[in-house]
Amino acid sequence: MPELPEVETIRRDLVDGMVGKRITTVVLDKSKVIRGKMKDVKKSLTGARIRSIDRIGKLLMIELDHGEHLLFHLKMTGQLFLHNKNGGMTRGGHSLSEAVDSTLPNKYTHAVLTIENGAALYFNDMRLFAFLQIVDDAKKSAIVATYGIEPLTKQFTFENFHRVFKGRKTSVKAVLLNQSRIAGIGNIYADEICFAARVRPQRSASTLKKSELLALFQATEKVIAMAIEKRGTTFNSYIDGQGKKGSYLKELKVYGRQGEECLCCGTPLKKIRTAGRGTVFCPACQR
DNA sequence: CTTCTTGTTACTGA
DNA sequence: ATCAGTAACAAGAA
Repeated sequence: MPELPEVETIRRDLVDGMVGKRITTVVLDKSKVIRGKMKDVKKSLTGARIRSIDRIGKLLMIELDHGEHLLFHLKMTGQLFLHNKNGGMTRGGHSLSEAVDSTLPNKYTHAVLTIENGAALYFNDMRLFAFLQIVDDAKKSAIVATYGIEPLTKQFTFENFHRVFKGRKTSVKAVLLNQSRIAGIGNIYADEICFAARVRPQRSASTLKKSELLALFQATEKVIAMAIEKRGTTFNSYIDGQGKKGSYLKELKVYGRQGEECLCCGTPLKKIRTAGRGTVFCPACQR
């Protein structure tokens, strides 16, 4: 499940090989992951030069030199994978055989963009929830405006974090997952952040003391920074822009560990359903 | 076979 | 009007 750290890892991988380059050829399939008319998407992309690659929350935004933007949302199982014409990785010297999926395109490949340096960007998705879309500048700004505070920007202050939780009766977890309040957190990191802050995810946001809110704020920064450093969490299908797994899986303290002992106190971790999602926490450490 | 998995949104009800 | 909870989407794993 690509969340902020995973999409940011991919973004950085793509920046290396794509910014300033021209898209030479575009191959699309007819699946619903390609939003809009295939002809229009092709026309917009073919020959366009990539000006920059940005991200808001889990949305990747590629700015093209004619003013339009190519958006990618990977949802649960989407993958973006850039490899060069020699079949190797874009950097790091890893051979293709070390990649999670070494045969591309495969049956889940829905788009291939060839870049002028010979590299090719593969857009894969097993479940067809992901999408690719071309938007103009106004539409892009409107979409960005729907997102809440972004953890990797200077707007991510304790004051703004506090404002997002203040007076809210819903659960802490629901606030963390709400993209219009805080951008980029998904189910894995929501549980990890709550554990790091020693706060129960099902607590009503309005009952948090200031000290607990501060712990949650600091845990959010810390968990996300460490997850980016480890190039994300590969639990199921996530791979980075080089086709490799992220190593934050080894750092997970609660997600997927229900029934196992808490690494802090040894109490068996509990699993409940909160905000419509599976939620794992330590009943002793988290209050 | 059933159940579970998740990011987002449409829908429902308060 | 606002807010919160939930079903639905898809496809695979267990």
